[in-house]
Formats: sequence, C-alpha cells, structure tokens
Amino acid sequence: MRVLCVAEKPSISKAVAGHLSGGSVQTHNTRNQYIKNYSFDFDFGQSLGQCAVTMTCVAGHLTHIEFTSEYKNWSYPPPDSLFNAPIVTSIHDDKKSMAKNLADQAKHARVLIIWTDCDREGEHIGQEIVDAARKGNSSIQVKRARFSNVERAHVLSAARRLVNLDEKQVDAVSTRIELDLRIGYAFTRFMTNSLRPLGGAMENLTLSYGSCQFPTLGFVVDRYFRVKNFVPEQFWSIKLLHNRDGKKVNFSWARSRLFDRMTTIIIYERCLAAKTAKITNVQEKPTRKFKPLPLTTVELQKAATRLLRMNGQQAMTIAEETDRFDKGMNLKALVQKQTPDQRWGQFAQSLVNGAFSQPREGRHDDKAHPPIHPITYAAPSVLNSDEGRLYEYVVRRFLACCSEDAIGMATNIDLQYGSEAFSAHGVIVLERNYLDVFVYEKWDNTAELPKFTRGETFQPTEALMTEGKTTPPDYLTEADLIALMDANGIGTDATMAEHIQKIQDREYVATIDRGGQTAEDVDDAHTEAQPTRGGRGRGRGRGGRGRRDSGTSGGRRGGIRVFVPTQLGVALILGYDRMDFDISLSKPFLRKEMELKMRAICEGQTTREVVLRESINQYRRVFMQTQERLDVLRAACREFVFAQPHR
DNA sequence: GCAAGGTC
Repeated sequence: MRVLCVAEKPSISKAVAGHLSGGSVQTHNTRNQYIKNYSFDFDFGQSLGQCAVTMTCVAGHLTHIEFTSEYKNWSYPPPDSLFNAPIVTSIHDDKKSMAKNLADQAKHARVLIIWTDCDREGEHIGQEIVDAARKGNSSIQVKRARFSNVERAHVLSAARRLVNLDEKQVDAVSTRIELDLRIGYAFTRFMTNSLRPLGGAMENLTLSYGSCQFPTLGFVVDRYFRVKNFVPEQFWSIKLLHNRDGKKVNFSWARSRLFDRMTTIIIYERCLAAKTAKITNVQEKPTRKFKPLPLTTVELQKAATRLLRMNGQQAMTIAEETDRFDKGMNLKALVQKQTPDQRWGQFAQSLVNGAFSQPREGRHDDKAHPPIHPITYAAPSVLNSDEGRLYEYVVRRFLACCSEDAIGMATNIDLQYGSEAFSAHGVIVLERNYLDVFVYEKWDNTAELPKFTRGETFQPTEALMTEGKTTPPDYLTEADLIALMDANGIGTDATMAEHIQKIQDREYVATIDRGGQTAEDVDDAHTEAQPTRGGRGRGRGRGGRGRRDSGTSGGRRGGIRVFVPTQLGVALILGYDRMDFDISLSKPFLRKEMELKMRAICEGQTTREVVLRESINQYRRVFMQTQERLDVLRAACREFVFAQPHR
C-alpha cells in the first residue's frame, strides 16, 4: 500500500522522513525550490501495515480567501457590502507548484497522513492539504499524526497511533480568516475613503483597520495618555537607618508612604519620642532564586528587545535560522555540545559532570512547538554580531534551565519604633548555580544584614522624615508591548512583531530613543514623525496603577526604544473612543471575544455558521454607527493632525 | 491599495 505524508514545513518533513525511514530514503526535487519528496518504506502497524511512503510538505497555508472581482473597487459597491460579499478560496501563484505536487503524489496513494503542527492553524493547513490532494485522488483516505516534537520515539509512536483531522478546529480557523478579511477590508476602505478628503498629510495615507493592529495601537495610545495626563502627587515617608558592624541597614516603613503631611509628622514625632527601637522578630529561612523557564518565542522576543537591543522581528528572523526541538530529546547530549566554548564551556562541563538538573515546566504548552534551545554548537566565528548575541542568549538560557536554582539564606528583621513597624530584608547567596552562566540576572539587590537579636533595643543611628513625588509610568518598550499583546491574546508569537511593524508603517506610531528624557524632550526630539503634542481625553491622571515613586525612576536607561503614537494614531483611537459605542474597536476585548468564540467552536458549543452570522451582524452594526458618526472621527483628525503649531 | 495567519 502507498501512503502520502504531508508536513507543514520542510524541516518537519525532513525530520519525520529521517525517523520513519531509519535512514534509507530517496530524495526527489519538486518544481518548488523549497519542497522535496522523500520516499521510503515504513511499517505503520495495525490497519495500514507495511507501506511505501512518500513524505512531502507545504510551506504554511496553501490557500487564501479573497473577494470576487466585482468587489475590487474601493468605493463601489460601498465597503459595507463586504460584510456579505461572496468570497472565493484560491491558491496563490507561488503555492501552485506545491498543490500540484500534492495532487500528483495523491494519485498513487491510498492514504493521506497529515503531519502539520498540532495547533489550530495546523489543523486548517491540514484541511487545505486534503483539498489539494483530492484534486488528484478524490477517494484518498485521510488520517492525521498527532505529535508535539520531532524526537524519534515520539514520531514513531505518532505514526502508529493515527487519529482523524479535527473539523471543529478547521472551522474555528476558517471563521477567523473570514471575519478578519471582511472586517479588515471594510473598515480599511471606509476609513481611507472618508478621511483622505481632509487633504494635506492625510491625502496619501492608507488608513487600515485590523483586529490585531488596532488594539496594538490602542495600547500605545493608552500609555501615552497615562504619561501625558499624569499628575504627580506628593508623599511623605519615614526613613530609618542603623549602623552596625560596619554595615548600614535600611529599615523600611510598614506603611511605605502617606499622602498626608500632617499625619506623617505626628507619627514621626511619636517615633522620635520613643527614642529606642525594639527588634520584634528575626527570621532566617532558606530561599532560592528560580532558574529561568525554558524559552518560548514570546520570551525570546522580549529578551531580545530588553537585553540585546534588537527588535522583535530581527530576533525572530535570526531565531528562525536555528530550529526548535523538544525536551523529549537527550538534553545532556545538547549540554555536552556546548563544552568547547570559551565563555560557557566550563559551566556546561560541570553540568555534564553531575550538576545537570531537569528544566522546570512552564504553563505554556502549545502542543506544537517545544521550547527554543540550541541544537548544535556554533563557534563565535560562524555567526555575525546579532546572530552571535542571540545565540549566546539562547545557549546561556538553555544551560541555566539545565542547572540548579540559586540558593541563599533570607533574613527578615522586624522592628518596632514608637507606634510604627519597620522591617529589613537581606539575603546571603550560598550557591550561585545557574547565575554563573545566566549573566542577564543578578541576585545582589539585597544586602547581607548584620546580626540582630529578638527583643534587643537600641537607639537608631538616623530617623528622617522624607518627602517625594510620584512619577509617571514610562512609555511602552517593545518588550512591554509584546507582553501586553501576549496577555490580551493579540496576534500569535509569530505575528506580534509584524503587527508592531504594521502600525509603524501606517504612521500610527513612531519609536524614539528614551535616554532619560522628559515627555517634552520626546516631543521636541521627534517632530518629523509628529508624535502627539497637547493631547487630552483619556488617561487615568492622578493615581492609578501606573504610578511610581520617584525613588524608583532610575530605570530609564539610555538607548532603549519606546513607542509613542503619532498625531494620526491618537486621532484614530480618540475618534473611535469618542463615538462611545458599546463595542470598542481600539481595545483588546473584541479580539478576546473572537478567541473565545473560536474555542467554543472547537469544543462543539457553537458552529462556524452561527459565529459568522453573529459576528458579522455585530461588526456591521458598529460599521453603520461609524458611518453615521463620521464627523466625530473627522473632527479628531482635524484636531490632532492639522491643528499643530509647526504645520 | 486593504486583514491575520502560516512559512521560505
């Protein structure tokens, strides 16, 4: 019997073919430069038994959907017609050779086995493969291999425990695809058509709406206004210092700070009147600093922007040149491969010699990809500078994952001074372990404390009443933005960087160098891309979560890029917000709702048809309301884009 | 010219 196996990408096809064939495999080129067909024999056991196998792949989605040609024009039929315009599925020109290959190979096969990634998109790609194969063999039988990594034993077991393609997941994805197309095209055409006539800077812009790009813009605008509308608040505190054994101990006040001066004075004077302080408790307990979790793509992007000063897209491009394999493999063998390195080889050797410890398990498991880790040793000379730094991070992180947590002894000292409680916290690092290789983390932010005994009294060296002002939050860094997108389900780990790029291309946001600048410096430094000046409206102003003490504002390092909205970005977000619909296009809720609906389809609680009908009606209503209140959007553009002193 | 999602 002949079987056709199809993976989602070349690397998986190659790896699976390698494992199933046991090494005896013939490779054939296809008309597509990326796609190879492998042929070999394999015993699937049970129903299929011994088979002649052809293993090949696609490269991501094979098809895309589009509106029929009558809907090409941006103004007629009017954009709202796109909510129910007919849609056709077609194969992009550069994918035709792949589809043809599948149809050709299917002709000789009785069974088709889908080896796409085991996530929702993978299930949909699987269905696209089935459709293409049936063009060549309409009666081909379809099975699916369920696997989460390409470790040999795991692949073999997946091949012998075939399941069926999950239609519900396929439906969930096709629902998402259709909604994104209809909503994105309708709003983009409408916004562009109706705001370009304002002329000037707006004349040549494409004003796009997308279910991911708009919430992403919303995050940037929201933070901008939190900074802009921030009102500093004065606070007062009590600082207690004591010198002992040549060490300076800083006791922090249990109340931290008060926003009322008189109250603080009264409390402070009570402390001074008491003269002596009494140690109420001394507690020592073992503590540890956890080693990092295995590396996810999102974490890699965050680390790349934060520690390595790359942007997320650069990091992804570089990281894709390595591959990602799973923990099912022999991790110690991977550690062993790192022993030749000048920088971390010795550390790797110590792990091999017995210090190895199984990595922690994080809560994210997409069942499709294992954590990122180095699969081979790359000498510094074979990588360019960016690649080298990223590779170094991946290796150090991996070695850290495979070593022990750092071990320390924590000391807590509680003290009573007048009516007030104070405490000091210290740590002695006993074993550095992973910290020796993971140079991106430190554990020296807490000092070693001198000896104190419970019940003892003493006169504190210094007791001061201090005052300070709260400071605004910082603008969003790329790492912040990725974290927000991740937390709100905006985009996937592979697309987040693209959405961030998109809102820059659209001139909705700009990046600026944050080197300890004030908001005013920021505006002056970037008049070219028109970051906003003089905004009003949103933001929480006084207080709220974004508030920080001035004492901790030292985190503004130079050279970090932060995101600020342009006038245009502010105008669009405020314009929609001021229409005050029950549904906000600028916030992540709609995307979250879409995610929930997809999940409901997967769980059989609703269907593709129901969700499409509901969501299209919902968005059409918002669209109609937007048309009716276009004046609000236009007014916002006039206010922010045109009413600028320098224009 | 327009979305978001795969991947090369």
